[in-house]
This record gives sequence, structure tokens and C-alpha cells, in this order.
Amino acid sequence: MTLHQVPGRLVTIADVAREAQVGESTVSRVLRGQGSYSKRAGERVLEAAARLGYVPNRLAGSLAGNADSVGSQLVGVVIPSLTNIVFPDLLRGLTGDLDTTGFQSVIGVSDYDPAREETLVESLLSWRPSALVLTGLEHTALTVTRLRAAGIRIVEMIDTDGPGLDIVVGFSNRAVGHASARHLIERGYRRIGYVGHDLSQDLRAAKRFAGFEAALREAGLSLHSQELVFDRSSAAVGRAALEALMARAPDTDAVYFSNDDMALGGYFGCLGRGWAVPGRVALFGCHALDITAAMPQPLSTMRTPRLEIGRAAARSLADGAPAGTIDLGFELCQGATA
Amino acid sequence: MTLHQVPGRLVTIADVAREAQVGESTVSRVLRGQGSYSKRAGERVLEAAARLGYVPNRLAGSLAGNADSVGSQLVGVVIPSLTNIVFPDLLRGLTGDLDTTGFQSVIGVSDYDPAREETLVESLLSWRPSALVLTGLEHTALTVTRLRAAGIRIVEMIDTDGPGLDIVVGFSNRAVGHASARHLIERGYRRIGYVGHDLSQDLRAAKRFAGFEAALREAGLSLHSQELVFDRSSAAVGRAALEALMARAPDTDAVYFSNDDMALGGYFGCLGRGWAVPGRVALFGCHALDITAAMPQPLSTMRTPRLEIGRAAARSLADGAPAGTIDLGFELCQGATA
DNA sequence: ATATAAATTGGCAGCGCTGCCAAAACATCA
DNA sequence: TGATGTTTTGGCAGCGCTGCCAATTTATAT
Repeated sequence: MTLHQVPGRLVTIADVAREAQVGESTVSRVLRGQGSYSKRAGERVLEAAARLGYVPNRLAGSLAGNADSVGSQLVGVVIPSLTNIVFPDLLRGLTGDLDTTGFQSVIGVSDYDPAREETLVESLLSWRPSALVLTGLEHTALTVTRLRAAGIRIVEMIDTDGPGLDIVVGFSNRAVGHASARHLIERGYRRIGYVGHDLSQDLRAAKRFAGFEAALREAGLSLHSQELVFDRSSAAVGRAALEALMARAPDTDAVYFSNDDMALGGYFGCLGRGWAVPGRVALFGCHALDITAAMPQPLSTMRTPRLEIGRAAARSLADGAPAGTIDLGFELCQGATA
Repeated sequence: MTLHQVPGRLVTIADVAREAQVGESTVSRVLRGQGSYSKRAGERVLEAAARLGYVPNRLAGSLAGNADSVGSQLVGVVIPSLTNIVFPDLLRGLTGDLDTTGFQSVIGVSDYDPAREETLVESLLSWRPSALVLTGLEHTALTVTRLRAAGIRIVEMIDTDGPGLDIVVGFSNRAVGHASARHLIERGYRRIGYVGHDLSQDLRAAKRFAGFEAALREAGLSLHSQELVFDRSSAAVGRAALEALMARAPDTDAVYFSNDDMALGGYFGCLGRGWAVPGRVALFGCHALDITAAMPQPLSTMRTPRLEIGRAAARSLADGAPAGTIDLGFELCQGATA
């Protein structure tokens, strides 16, 4: 068997029409189950299509069908990363619910770079998707202009702290940060540190941090120590950062991590050094990764509804939801590390 | 500002042509930087396109351009899951290298279900992608027929244990299993157990298991105990399974997990019960997730080149590699748990 | 200045499909 | 039986773009 063996054209609707001895329009109607046609025509067409191995060409279909009727059945998705498990979870919810509605997702990964997002949006738009799903509320001016001009539905996921372009689905990162700080304060911690990755990149983490600091201030406290890392978030990085932080400010009694994977790394660091958690230092993460629930001491963290956000995004598009914000909230996971 | 405000048509190439006072073909040539055109024409077109906010319509472009020249610039991707971090890693390598070549990925998640894969392939094919990237070598007969008839490049990722349709990129799962068993045997373990998720679903895991058992047999051993789980692989599931296995066969001295996340869960279980690892029981995983390297005792596991597989898949398509298998191998991570 | 080669350009068919419309086939009623 | 309404059907334009080709402009050689 040879690849590329197909010499010329693939089977078209005209071939099926000839084979079934009906007109092209009839084939089109039967195959889409739209409009009226006789039972006999239906059978012949289906039979002929199967025999010929007809595969519809959706490029042609979307081009011909006026955008308003079906749209391209493509949905563009831009996420900042695939490394951070948060985003695959989002995707999972999104694609899972999207393809039950017959949509296909075209995805792009921006690497937390607004310029890259701009390029991706431009590129995705050229497929005339019926909707675009983005992450976060911050986009370049040009991206916003293009999005507006496209005249399609836009969903911005994850962050509800600010105005969106159309549909916004997520939770308040600020509130997550705030609630995390409140929890630590209520548990009696006072010399609280922060370990996070580059805040100028991950704007959601920055908002959590802002909420966190605000809660400290409201309680008459301030951040006791902090360690920022400029790598992509990972357990190894979290571990190193915690160790650096504790070396500089050994009396820190609790640490807030911008992400569970770093918190997990921090926890491993404590285990390795024989530090009691939370005796020596308390640890608090964010996102409630599955793994952290299986730990001997479950990590204290905040559950964010990632899968649900993806699902809600898909559903809002399918249902033609009105513009507006859908806040899915978050939930404290008490855990045993803070 | 209203969404859907665009009343009628979007800007087309004809609009740009009129604005720039050149012919449509010239616009097309300039915008694609193909063929020859004067400097002056180039400037006018670019300027007009920018002023009008022209967004090319790739549906039309791909339809018009004969498949052989550019193809649709879409690549269809089918992965079994987004939960298992293995697949986002694959995607990351793939999309990262793909969009530097101007390709966009349309993805589908099959949930380890061949029938679902069949549907997804059918659906993806209708976008006339220039290539399809699948996971694994096993597909339904109809899928294979369709793939062959499509006349496009096919990449099958991850598994090299068998014949592929066109390009195969991955490693030998059988060999991974075999090498894992060899390692345990060489380290002196004799009463070896297995914890894995449903082997009828995850065919790669099944092949690893087969290689593992073969190595045991060759050494005159047999599997001492095993515990299969039918949930999706996770740390919690791994922990529970290990505990169940140790309850049934307390003298098991080493356990092979089909996946690192389960191994990690198992490790947590041991920590929780105060069992020495590897004193009480040794643990060996698969895939070398990032996290496991940050553990106080790094997990003993097998590093599989997931990112590289995605990259190699993208590259082989971009370069028009010949049909064949690219084996990227794997690497033992000695770790400290086995 | 003229002939010839090279670069640039626009027109138009056609990619495969769907929407529209008028024609044909069938059903219903007086 | 003919008239009227209803369902089914096929033809054809056109979605926005690119490939091809012939026409035009420009550069080079004689």
C-alpha cells in the first residue's frame, strides 16, 4: 500500500449525486438531514455515499453556507500553557462539551505572551471560527480590535476580575488570594511569605497575590518574605524557592504558593529537611491538583473549578448565552499543611 | 459596543484590491509573498489591507489552492486523554513546533475509545487537514480505511511496537516494561507486584505490562501480585491500589506502576503508613513526571521522551520525512525508591 | 532607436459546497 | 376529470480565494 496513492480528486458531492442518480442539492439535503426529500432518495444517497467513501469537505461547506447559518463549526482556543495542569483541565472541559455539539477546537498556545496571543488570534480568525475562547481578560489593543471586528462570540476564561469583551467564565483570582490570606491569618500565622512565579507574565497569579496582600494589610500585617521565580512553575522550582526563602527569612511561619505544583515541591523540601509542616512552616497552595489530595498530609489549598469553567464556556456558546460574567467560585480545601 | 455588530460581509480580497487600486491576484500575491510584484504594489496592498483590517479567509484559500500546494494548513490531532499529563506534553511539543511552520492543530480527545477515535477521524478529515496525528497503532478497520483513502500524511505517536500506517514516532513500550523489570530484578527484588489501570483501554500500558512479565519469565520469576484499577489513573487511585495490593500480598517487595501519578500515590501511601521505601516495599513508576524529581526520595522511573515525540512528529511532517519509525528511546531514572 | 527578454499585472475559471428558485412529481379535493 | 395545494427535485449562482494565462509594462541588448 502506498501513501499519497490517491491520484486526483477525492470523492465530491457531484460523484455521489451521479452514483445515486439524484441532483447535488438532494445529496446535500440528505447528508445534512435538512430540507425535505423522499425516503427513496435518502436511501440511495446514503448508500452511494457509503459505497464511494464520501467525506464531506467542510471547508467548502463553511464557505458556501452563510456564516450565520452554521458558522464554520470551528472554535478557536488560546491558552497560555500546557505545562500548568490548569490549562489541560480547562481544555478537557471545553472540548468534551464542545464536540457533543459538533464543534471542533483549533488550539493555540501563547506561552503567556500577549504578542503571541495577538498572532494566534489573527491566525485563528482566518479560519472563520464561530467563536473564540481565550484565557484571561488582558489582551493587546490590536487583539481587542480584531476580536471586535470579527463579529463572533468571545469567551474569556478563568478570570472574572474585570470587564470582558463578551462572555466571561471563571472565578475571582483576587478573591482567591484574599481568602487564602484570611485562612492563614485565622489559623494564627503572622509571618507570612510568598513564593510565586513571574507575576508580570501570569496575570492571574498577580491578581491572587494582590488579593492576598490586601487581606494582610486589612489585618494590619504585611508580607514577611517573598521569593519570585522566573522559570515555569514546577515542583523543583517551588522546592528551591522555598528553601531560598527560608534561608533568608527563617522565621517565616507560613508560605503562600502561587500554584500547587510549587507548593508540592516546597512540601517535599520540608520533608527532605525534616521540617514539620505546619509546625516549622505552614504551606498553602492554589488550584487543588488531584495529587495533593493523596498526600499523607493533604495540601491546604484552594479548589478552583477548572473543568467546570471549560464546560460552562462550551455550554454558553452552544446555548447562545447573553454577554456577561459567569462566576463559578472556588472552595477552600482545608488540608493539613496550613 | 455591541457584539455581532458587523452587519454584512467581512472585508474580502476584492475590497483590498479596489482600495489599493490593483487586481485581486496582485493582492493575493503580495499577501502571500509569492510570485512577483513591484515594490509599489506591495506597499499599496499592505497599506490598504491594514487600513481595512483585512483578515484572509483560509477556508476559501485552502479550498482554492489545490491540496498539493499548501494543503489546508490544518493538522488534525487525536489524543486519548488530557488527564494523563503524558498527552499534554505530547501536544506541547507538537503544537510548539507546528505553529512555527504555520500550521494550526485541530484536536480531538478520544477517551481511549476506538469508536470515538473513529468518529473524530471522520470529523477531522472533513476539514481536509494536510496531516493527521494519532496516538498509538491500534485503530478500527474503518478508521484505517478512511486514513488510507484520505491520501494525507499520518503520524502515530508514542508506540513503536508494531507496524504503522505512515510515520511512527515514539518508543517501545514493551521495551520500557522489559527494562523496568530488569532493573527491579537486578536490584534484587523477587516478589514483584503490579499496579495498573485498565489494560484493555490503555494499550500502551498493556504493552509495557507484557514486556514486564516477559522479563520476569526470562528470569524464572512470575508476577507475585497485582491490582488493576478501572478508574482513570491518578495519585489517589494509585495509593488505594497499593494499599489493597499490600493487604492481599504483604510480602510483595517491589511494585511496578503503570504510571508515575499512581506510583506517587503509592509512595504517599507508604509515607502515611510509615513504611520504608524501598525497605518495606520498592516502588517503580513510568514516565518520569517532573514532580517526581523534586521528591525527597526521587521516584525510580523511566523517562519517556514525550516532548521530543511531539516535536519529532511536527518536524517529520514539516520536512516531509519518509514513512517509517522514529524510535526516540527512553531512559532509566535511578531515583531512590527502587 | 528598435528588437527581444524579463518582470509585473489583471481577468477569469473553478475549488466543493449550500441557498435560492422554479420545475416536476405527487396528493387532495371538488 | 381537472384544478389546486404540497412535497420533492435539480440547476445554477456564488461564498473568497488561488492558479493559470495572456496582456501589459519595464529592462536590456543591439
